[in-house]
Amino acid sequence: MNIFRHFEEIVSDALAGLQSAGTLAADLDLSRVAVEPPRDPSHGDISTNAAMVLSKPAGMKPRDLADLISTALDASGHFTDVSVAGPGFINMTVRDTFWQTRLADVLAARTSYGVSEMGTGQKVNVEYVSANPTGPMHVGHTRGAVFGDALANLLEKASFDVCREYYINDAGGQIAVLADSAFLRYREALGEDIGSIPEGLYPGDYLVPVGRALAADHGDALLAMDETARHDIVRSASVDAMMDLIRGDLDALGIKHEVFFSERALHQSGKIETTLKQLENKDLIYVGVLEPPKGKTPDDWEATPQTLFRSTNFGDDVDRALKKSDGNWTYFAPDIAYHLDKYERGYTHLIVVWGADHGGSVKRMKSAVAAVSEGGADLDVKICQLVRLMRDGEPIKMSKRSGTFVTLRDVVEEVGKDAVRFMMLNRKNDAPLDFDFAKVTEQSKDNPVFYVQYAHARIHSVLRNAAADDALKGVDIGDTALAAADLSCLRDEAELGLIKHMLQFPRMIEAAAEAHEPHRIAFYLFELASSFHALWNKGKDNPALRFILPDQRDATLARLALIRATGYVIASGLEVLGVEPIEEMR
RNA sequence: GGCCCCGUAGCUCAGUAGGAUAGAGCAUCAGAUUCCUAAUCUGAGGGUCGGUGGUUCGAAUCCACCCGGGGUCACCA
Repeated sequence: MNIFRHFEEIVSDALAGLQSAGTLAADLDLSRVAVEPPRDPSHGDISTNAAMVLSKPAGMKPRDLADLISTALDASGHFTDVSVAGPGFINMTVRDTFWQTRLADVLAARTSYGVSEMGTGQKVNVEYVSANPTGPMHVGHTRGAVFGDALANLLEKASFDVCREYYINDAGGQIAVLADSAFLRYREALGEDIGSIPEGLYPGDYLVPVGRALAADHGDALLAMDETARHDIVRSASVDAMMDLIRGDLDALGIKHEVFFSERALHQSGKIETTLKQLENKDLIYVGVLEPPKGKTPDDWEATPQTLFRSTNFGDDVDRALKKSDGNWTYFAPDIAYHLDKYERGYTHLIVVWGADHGGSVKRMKSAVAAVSEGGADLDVKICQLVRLMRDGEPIKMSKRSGTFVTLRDVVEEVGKDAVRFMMLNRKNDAPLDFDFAKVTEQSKDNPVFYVQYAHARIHSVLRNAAADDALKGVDIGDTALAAADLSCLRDEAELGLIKHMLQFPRMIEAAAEAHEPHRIAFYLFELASSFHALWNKGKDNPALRFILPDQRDATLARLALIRATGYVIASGLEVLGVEPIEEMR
């Protein structure tokens, strides 16, 4: 599917020929040989750095080696031109027919164009969102949610076996606060005047229905109940209710996790103890006293002995505490057990998506995964930087107190799922992002969401017009018929350029999946849309380049094939981003 | 003070398993509409890739040290 693989084979065949002829050593390391499209299209269609990379081990000057390789490539008969340029690049040109007929591949694959075998079904676990279930999701969670989901889509397109996972932090102190807050709402539901919500509890209205439901289910029975038993009931009901809220929020963004993993269940299973026992057996746990942080010592610092994990053995800066001073586990201890559990479920590639404020935990988590899997699993922590909400260029100030708090739902309802998703992916994950409500809904080139969707809609507009055109009455313009059209009609530079551009898509998928960087797809789609819009306008200047030519059926069918294929590539890319490819904009 | 991220055109940003003359959008200037959606397109100007060294055929990309911005720093998840 990735046509550059095809050319890689041709190049490696040529190199193998030189090896068997004795010109090149048989044990040459070919891993650095790249076969890529050159940056400048005037250099040709394909380029390789083989001569420069191999010149030293071959003991030859790059240009001399390039001449040899280039002769072999020329003899392969695949190219209309092979030339050596610059310091030793070998540039190859393929005949137009090659490119034209590749359109049939796209038309056959449709929106599955770009699917790569790269992942070979390897299991990848992507953990994202994992927001504490203490309320609805706020806008700060949005970027990580969209990023993780798009990354999962991307890896699926690259043939990884992906699990989307959510870690429910339902065991910590914040959950106790949630339960207390819900209990207050329960008393309120029973008719008690609870006054204003005390400091330290969650004041949000979203707990009112939780209180009512508890009252409906239990009457006033909870009031007389033993505190531990009551707390269990209230906590469990509250967490369930909050997770329902969160699932609803995620659903509005088009996100569905396959696994929701409960931290509380982890505590109850005894898995934490067994995991740490394993580490203890490897002498990776000890009781010791940490040095206070250099430069800035907290006021309440005490040099007390703690149960520590030897994360410094795995590259961390200091060893990390596993138990709090009250004897409970720190968040880190269950997290270690959780990651072991992922590994034991067969996931050797682990990805977690965190907010920027958790950047300090990356090394310890990687250390833990290395220790617990004995190097069998790799962990990639993707850090999403903050999003600055803007309105007409002015930052929106948020605070929970003043009620100017923006939820994820607010954003989705104002600008729509597609716009939110695309904009969140239109920046590298580790760079801060401005999100301007005005810009995101604007219908102009300023707004990449619109620009890409508009290209797709234009394509469908042409297809609708073609279907309704008298000159094409009774003519089959289905995908199979278009694939069989005389594609050699596509001779204009802009047409060939568009074809070559869309054929890069499988390469983009592989590169983006390899790097765990879905934003590359967003940028690619913007550029592909740009190629299409340019061709469209060329037809305005030169009517001979219009897509529908009533008196030239062959050329029309070829051009419909071209734009139909473009539409599939755009749709395939949008599928990765989780954005709808709309067919009409009015 | 330690660690992590960032620093590329006036602005917002792409571009890293090292590749040829560093790219887009916005903004500025000059153009294109009897025609499939001008919601678009074409062209121009604009750069010591934060700095200095190093590695090599070749560095925005890798290494070291600085400068500037942000995040984080036992027991909060």
